[in-house]
Amino acid sequence: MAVSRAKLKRQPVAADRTRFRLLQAASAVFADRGYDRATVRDICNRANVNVALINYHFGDKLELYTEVLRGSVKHPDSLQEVHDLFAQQDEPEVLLRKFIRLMLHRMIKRREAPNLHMRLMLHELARPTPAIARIVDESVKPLHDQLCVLLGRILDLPPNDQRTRLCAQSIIGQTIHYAHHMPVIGRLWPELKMTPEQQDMVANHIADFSLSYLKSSREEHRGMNSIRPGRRGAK
Amino acid sequence: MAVSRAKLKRQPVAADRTRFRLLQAASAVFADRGYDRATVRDICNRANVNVALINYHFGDKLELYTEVLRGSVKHPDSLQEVHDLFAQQDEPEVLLRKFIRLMLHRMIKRREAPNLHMRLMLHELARPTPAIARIVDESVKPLHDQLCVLLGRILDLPPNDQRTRLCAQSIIGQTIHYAHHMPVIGRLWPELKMTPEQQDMVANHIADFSLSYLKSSREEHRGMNSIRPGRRGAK
DNA sequence: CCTTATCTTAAACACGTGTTTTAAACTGTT
DNA sequence: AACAGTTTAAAACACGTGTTTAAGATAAGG
Repeated sequence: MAVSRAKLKRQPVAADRTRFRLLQAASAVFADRGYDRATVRDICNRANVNVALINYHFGDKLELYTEVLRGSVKHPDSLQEVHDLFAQQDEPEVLLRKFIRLMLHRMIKRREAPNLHMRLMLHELARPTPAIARIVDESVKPLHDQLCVLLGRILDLPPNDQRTRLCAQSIIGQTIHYAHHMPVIGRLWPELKMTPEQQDMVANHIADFSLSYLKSSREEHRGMNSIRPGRRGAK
Repeated sequence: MAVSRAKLKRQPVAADRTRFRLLQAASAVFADRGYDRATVRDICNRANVNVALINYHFGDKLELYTEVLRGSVKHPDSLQEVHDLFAQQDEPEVLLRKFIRLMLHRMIKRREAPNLHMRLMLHELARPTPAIARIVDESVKPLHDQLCVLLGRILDLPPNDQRTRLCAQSIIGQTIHYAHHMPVIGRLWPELKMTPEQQDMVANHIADFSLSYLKSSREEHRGMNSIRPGRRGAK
């Protein structure tokens, strides 16, 4: 088998090694600094590799970046946990609270290793590159749609209802706010150091804040629409 | 009178003109592109002025920028309306709704003229420069503090209570989300074109979404604390 | 061993950026 | 009108960026 692989891809034994190291280094640097602030020399130094090799192996910086994203989307590390979460059988309200908590944690702890995909995503949201379409379609949208399904269940509305979508944006907005504007928040509120306990506290607040509307809105809506509300989808 | 002015400031008659034009052009370009993406040549072209004059009149690009901010903070155009709003005597709930509506409108209509200060602020939040401290202390914090006072009145809590602050962040987060991530939101929800009507619709949603928690939290809090709640501060 | 294709290296290139230089033009004063 | 101080203009500079070049190193096949 090793022979047949060697036949299929003749040359790559050594080249694959540097390709791999470049991808690895590039992931780290792009996740850390974002596309525009990352430099090819940064990446090559970290990979212990000559500057010309990015262009030799990938064509140019942007293709290296999209290659990193492609790999990141295929193995979306921390994002996988989020999808796993939705597979659980908890009550929707409990699930939403867990979701908010997990997203907040993953967004805040920037420095740790396994958040590559999340950090790349956050940079894309803040400063979109030509790859924004892929990121949204393949990473953000699935997340968003699952959140809408969940909210639809709580609200007793279709996932694509206007009100459902607005609630999704409210929750996403509150959460992402802490990821993008922590320097400013910290200046407005110096006591907030975002220790793990404070992260939980914030996550619980966002959940409480949001569930208040979600629950009352459902009751109001059910009361108006029919006398025996029943479950949506049980036709 | 023209003579006395000429005596007080001897030389500046011509120089002031280009200084002024530079500040004006720089305001527009910085507001449009943010500090790092704005180029001195962009600014000078727009001012019809030689590239060297920025360094002659202001020292360097950063000092020109802080000068723009200084002027922007002194005459914070659109931000003034927000402060005026707080001076009104409406019920807190009504005031909050108006506040959210106004902030959202000012943040969204980026292209129009009188939003200089707001646009500069938004760029600072997204990509802080060394001037972030000034911006937060002199523009964001006053706004934030007034919002906390307002929320404190609704919640029947002190403005610096943890819960009050969390609510402020929830509202700011929801609102700013539409300013910073409209390209992404538009891709997730293509029907949302942010026409004036849709802006109002979103603003009202954010108000409803937030007031639901604020009101229920107040009642719960009042019920727990004392039998005759009364007004806070009337000791 | 020699040839060939592949990979790597050091250096240079092209370009955009903020900044500085140098001399010319302008302005007000005597 | 002549001078000194100030302002402007054109060009060049310094530097960081992504990219390319041309030659050398490495491995594989005949």
